[in-house]
Amino acid sequence: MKLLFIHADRLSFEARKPALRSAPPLAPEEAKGEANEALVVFYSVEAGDVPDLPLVVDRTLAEVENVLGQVKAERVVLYPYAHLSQNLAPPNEAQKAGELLKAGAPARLKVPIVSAPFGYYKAFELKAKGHPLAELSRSVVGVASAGAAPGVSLVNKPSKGAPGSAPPAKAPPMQESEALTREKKLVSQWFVLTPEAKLVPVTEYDFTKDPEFGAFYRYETQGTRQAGEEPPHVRLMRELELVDYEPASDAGNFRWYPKGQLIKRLLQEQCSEVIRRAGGMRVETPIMYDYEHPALKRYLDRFPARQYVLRSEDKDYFLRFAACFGQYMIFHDMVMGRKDLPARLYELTHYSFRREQTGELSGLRRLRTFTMPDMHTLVADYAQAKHEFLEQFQLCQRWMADLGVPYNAAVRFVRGFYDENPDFVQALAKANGRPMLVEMWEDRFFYFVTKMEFHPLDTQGRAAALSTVQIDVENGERFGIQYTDSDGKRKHPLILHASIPGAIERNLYAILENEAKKMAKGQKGAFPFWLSPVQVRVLPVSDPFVEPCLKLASEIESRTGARVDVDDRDEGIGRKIRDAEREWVPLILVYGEKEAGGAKLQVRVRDGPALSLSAPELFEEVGRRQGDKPRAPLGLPTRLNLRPIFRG
RNA sequence: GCCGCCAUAGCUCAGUCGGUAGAGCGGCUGAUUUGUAAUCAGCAGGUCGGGAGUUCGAUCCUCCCUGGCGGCUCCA
Repeated sequence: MKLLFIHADRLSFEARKPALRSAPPLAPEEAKGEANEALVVFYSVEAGDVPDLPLVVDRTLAEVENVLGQVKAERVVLYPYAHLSQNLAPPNEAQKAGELLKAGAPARLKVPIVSAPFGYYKAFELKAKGHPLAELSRSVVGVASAGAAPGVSLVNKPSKGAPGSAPPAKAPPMQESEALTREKKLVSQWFVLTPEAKLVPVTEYDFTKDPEFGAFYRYETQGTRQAGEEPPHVRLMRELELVDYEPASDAGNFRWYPKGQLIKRLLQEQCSEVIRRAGGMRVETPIMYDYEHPALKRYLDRFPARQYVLRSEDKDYFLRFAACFGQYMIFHDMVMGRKDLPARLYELTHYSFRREQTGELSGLRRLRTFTMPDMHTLVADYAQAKHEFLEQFQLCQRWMADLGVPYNAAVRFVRGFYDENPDFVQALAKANGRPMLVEMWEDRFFYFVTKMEFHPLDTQGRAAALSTVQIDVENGERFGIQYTDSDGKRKHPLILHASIPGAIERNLYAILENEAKKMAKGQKGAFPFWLSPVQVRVLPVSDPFVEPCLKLASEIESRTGARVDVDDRDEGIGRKIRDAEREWVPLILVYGEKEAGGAKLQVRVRDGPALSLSAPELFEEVGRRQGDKPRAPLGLPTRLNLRPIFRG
């Protein structure tokens, strides 16, 4: 059986005249038909199907069911279409198959079924949707003709450009990998893993105890139902002069103003420091790679991402979507023994590139160009992999705490790995300390056997992965990475993939969305102190105090390393306070005659009551808030009066 | 990538039933020297996102493009 699926906005057909002498006569209502929001299934019954007709029909319905589950069409049209095969079954057999399909479809598919008549020349009009699943073809065979691998096989990738739709896109080569299509067929089961390592099917879990967790589960499995608005972080990122769109670039490529760039840099430095302390060896690898490199070609087929393509002379390169490949190439050439493992390579990839579909891009949540701290850890065996995984899991937990953003944890398992490693599952459940969403795959479709993610929920109940750690069982061998074990034999290591923070830009998205949630509840938005672009602002009450304020600012700066500025504009104090609050400055000092005369400093504290502090007490307070986090200068004029505005 | 909506001053937006435009904020100048969320006045800012079409005439109507948002799809 050959199948062609079209997810259609609209289909109408009309039988014109019989194509076969055996064609059954048609009632007028059978001759014409139309359907909106339909999954149109064109089918050709083939000679090889005849011995196993019921089985082939059953498998066909399974395929239709599978595709229907993914595209969520409202009805199915069964459309006999002989032109899909060179090797057709005899018409009477094909007709029989059609009857069987029609008979079995309603119960199996649970949506209205429309059937086009068999054995007639038909005129039809079709408007196909353009999403990647809208057009698929499949081939289904029975036992007799299947040989060693019976069942369903995927024949080709979704095609671009359909009858009646726009002309084919200028698709760069390999835009859609085999892994992408593969992923679309993936079926999984969902559970909750309790801190006591009990695995509860989601259908039996009481999500009412934890609404955030329930919202996360619903989002992961069903997507959001809420009427969406522009995500609030977009307004905030612009109002706070952090990040903005850049219309002169491609979609999903942003400009970063000084304050935003500072936050980004601090996140990067903190991440790199965390990883350095954890033993990561920092490297740098190229951002573009040769499509034709043999190792790479195979790898691309396993990685579900769309790439930017760069044409140079007569060669095509793609821009990296992660640091994996570059680090594998380094690992490949390294000389390692058992004692050298775990071996960790780390790169802060600014940038990684993924040509996400335009409709998927949304503010800082999903970009086409992003900064991804990427660490790969070679380990000798599963014992080491599990130990290292748990260590990195804890690094992720600490990262999220530093960010101050709540999250939900998800972990994905291949069934075999889950069953064979109860110790690991238990340790992970305990380390997480809260219920954790589990996706269980019966078979391994990807390169990893397990993978964890931390997902903050945004204002609209959408989840986005930040931290992630994975155990890769495939690429050590694929890339010929080897170490010499203590028995003198050369072996392929397992590889852990980790991004402790996830994409840096997405961290800012998570912070801003979380603050927007707070603001909606009437609380003040704020950055963690270490990420505040301006940490302390000094407000002179009037002109004569500008000089002493500048002096105080530079003293705070030299004593604490904090970023301090002075609002020396010709404005009233009320206005200066208002502006400082609107910029989320955590500590605001008003400085006038009293302070100049030696009185204690009046400190307006964003997240608490005002303080009255001496200068040394202030230094201590600032130092306490800063902790051991990275410091960096603001990189803007200290005096607000001399500071340009990047966005009105 | 598909469907829908949107694009007017640096920003947020109003407006023109088709006759080339306004406000607030911000900026500049001047006055003001201020004690915990907006000091006052004056001035300067616009090919009404880009291209094509219809029209005597298009910011307004139509089509295409670009960018944004929402939904779908997607999301190691």
